[in-house]
Formats: sequence, structure tokens, C-alpha cells
Amino acid sequence: MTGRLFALVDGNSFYCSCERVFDPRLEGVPVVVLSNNDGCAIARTTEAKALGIKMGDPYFKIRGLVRRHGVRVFSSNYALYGDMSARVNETLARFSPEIEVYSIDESFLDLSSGIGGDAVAYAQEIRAMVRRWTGIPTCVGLGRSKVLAKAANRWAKTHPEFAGVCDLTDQALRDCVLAAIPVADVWGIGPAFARRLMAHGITTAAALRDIDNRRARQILTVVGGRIVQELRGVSCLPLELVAPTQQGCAVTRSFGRPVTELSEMADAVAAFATRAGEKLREHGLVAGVMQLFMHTSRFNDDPPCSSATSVRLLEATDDTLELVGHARRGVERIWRDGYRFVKAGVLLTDLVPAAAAPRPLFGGRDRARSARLMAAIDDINRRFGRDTVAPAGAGLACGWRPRAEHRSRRYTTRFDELPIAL
DNA sequence: TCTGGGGTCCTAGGACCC
DNA sequence: TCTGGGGTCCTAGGACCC
Repeated sequence: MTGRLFALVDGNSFYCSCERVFDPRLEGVPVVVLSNNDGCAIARTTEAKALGIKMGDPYFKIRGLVRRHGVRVFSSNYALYGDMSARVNETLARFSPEIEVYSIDESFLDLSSGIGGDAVAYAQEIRAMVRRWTGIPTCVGLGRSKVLAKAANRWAKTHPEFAGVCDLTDQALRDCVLAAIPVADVWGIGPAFARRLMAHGITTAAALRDIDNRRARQILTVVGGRIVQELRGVSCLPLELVAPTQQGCAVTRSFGRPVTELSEMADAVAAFATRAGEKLREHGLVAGVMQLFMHTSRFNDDPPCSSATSVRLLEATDDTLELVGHARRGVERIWRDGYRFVKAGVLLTDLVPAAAAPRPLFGGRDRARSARLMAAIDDINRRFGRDTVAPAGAGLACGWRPRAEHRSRRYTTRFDELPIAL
């Protein structure tokens, strides 16, 4: 059977590999990149995985291991990873115009037409060029559907004898690989679905492929029905060549230490609203609804408290000053004295393109004036660094700031942090 | 002492309307 | 004694992804 051919190209231990590109001394040693606030391990090199460090392990629990084995630890540096990701995708686009940038470290290519000859050799070319031009090592999975390309990629990553490329268009190999993949490892099957499937005696990807459609939908809803089709090589998840308009925009953070004062919380959400406004303007969107939340830790014996509100804005906006005003007033309404809050956030929804936003019949914002002011602020912050200009209280280094004690330099996006060749 | 952040999609259930 | 049914919209919550 022939048909569609998808490739999934995935950066190996992507964040760690980005760090290695700019510091060759990290080659061959265990490296870990931590989540925001230096909370958990979210990327590990094979050397770090071999030490037993798991995805999502809290940093304070692996600190002993890190010290004993000389693991190199980094705070996450999204400016660097985002820029490296863009370079990888520019390279990939030379191999197929049909590319879906699925996440910061994964892209699907549609290779259905135009590669002629040997798909595995073509995939090896892709890997070699990405490595040469960006320094990032990758693996490539080939399959007749996105779910199969995902499975192939995973197999290539965990089986070095495949030399970084696994092609599941071959039926014998496909049957063998799907029979060996636990159902929980199939793309789209999370812990809850996996439990349901196991309860029905379905434990492998091959077993899931072989159940009938009605049963699949019964156990897993319509989502599962599509996964089963894809496992059979029937492509029903199309490549998304243009990113759909964003539905929401969130800025949320864990604090470097608990927040117990309203004034401090108000400054924090003002900072979140400021960043959210920047993100809206980067995408040319305005928001119609703001949601706010804050909560205490669920990992200790502090009295639990979770407080939230939702504000419908009279007129959709991307104006930082308005957003900050709503955030400060909202947080005053939901504030509760006597609790130790460890996290809060601002979510903007009901997003529409700024040009398409309805205007109120009377009054309303002075859009032109607001746009000029925001453009000026964004320009200054682009040139001189984020938070050079920020609303009062929203930009200063404060006690609640998340920790980032191991951040590498923003080698590629800041002149003052460029790598230096000696 | 110390446990991430930012998304999407689907479903169930209530409100509302005719 | 006897109290509809079906459609739509909205929201909250759950599931998934990286």
C-alpha cells in the first residue's frame, strides 16, 4: 500500500542540545534543563537519563544525584531555544514546502510527493544538514500517518541501531514495532485513556490498531477513533500548514517564594498582564475576556486556597495600561488574607484580530492614541531589553520573581550576550 | 526551604428559547 | 390524576500535547 508519507523530525533532548551548541564542554556529560522557577527537570541528555533522572523530577529531589555525578544544570532559556528552533525549521523547509511546526522541537514534513527514491536516505540527508547548519542532533520517523510517524520517531530515538531514522511504511517492521509499543506510549493516549484501555485488555499499539471503530469511540470518544484509523495507516490528521489563530494567551508563574501581601500580588499580576499585552500585540490580537487566578501550594500542609475571577472587558483591547488596570482591580476583589500563595496567572481569551474588533456605539477607547503609545513602548523594550519601560510596579525585580539561578547566556538574541571566540 | 508553563479539543450539563 | 421537546449557546472540567 502506498499513499501519504509523513516525516516527524524531532530534536534530541532539544533544550540540552541547544546548550551544547554553545558550550562544547557539555558534550558527553549529563546535562539537565529545568522548568521555570528552577522547579523540575524538563530536558535530559541520554547521560542524565541513564542516571535515573526522569522527566518532571523536582530539582530539589535530584540535587544529590546532580552533585555526585557532576550533572550540568541549566535554568530554561526560552529566548535561546526559540531562536534555535526557528533555525532548525528554516533548514527543514528546504526539504519540503509542506511543513507543520508542531512544537518548539518537533516538525512534521509531508513527503508524499517529490522525493523519488529512498525515503530513509532522504531522512538521513535531513538529519545531516540540520546537524551541520544548526548543531542540533535529530531523529526522523517515517509513516503513512502522523501517529505512525510519531511512533517511528520514538522508535528511532530509543533504538540506536536505527541510526536516527525509522521507516514504518514497511509492513513487517510496522507490525513488529506496534506490537512492542505500550498503548500508553501512542500519541494521543494519556494516562486516563491508557487506564481505560488496559481495563479492556488492550495493552499495545498493535492491539489498539486492531479494535473496531465503534469500540474505539466507546472507550476513547471521537479522538480515539481517529487515533485507531491513523494506526492503520489511514491519514485523518491533516498537516496544519498555517498556524490557526490563537484561542487564548496565558501568562502564569510560580513565585520564587510565597506571596502573602495583596500589594505584592497586585504587582505580580500587573507584570503578567504587561507581558500578556506584549504577546497580544506581537500577534495583532485583542482580548475580550481576562481571567485571573491564584492558589496556594498543593505539596505542603498550608491551608489550601484557590481564588479566581473572570472579567468581560467592555471593549476588546491589547493596551497594557488597560489590562494592568483590570488585573489590579480583579485581584483586589479575589484577594484572601492569611494564605501563602505560590502561583498566579492572567489568561486572556475571546481573542480577535485587532482590525476585526467591534467598536462600541458610543465612546470607547481612543485606539489610535493607544496604538501609538504601545508601539513606542514595544520599540523601546525591543531595543533596550524587556521591562525597560513598564507600568509602575509591574517591571521591577521583586521578591516574588521566579528563580533562574542557572541560566545560560542568550547567545543568539542579545548583543551583550553573544558568544565570544578566543 | 525547594514540585513548570502554555496550549488545544471534547463532553456534559445548565440556561435559554421557541 | 395531568407539567414537552428539541435546538443552541455557554461554561466548567477533563483529557491530551510538548
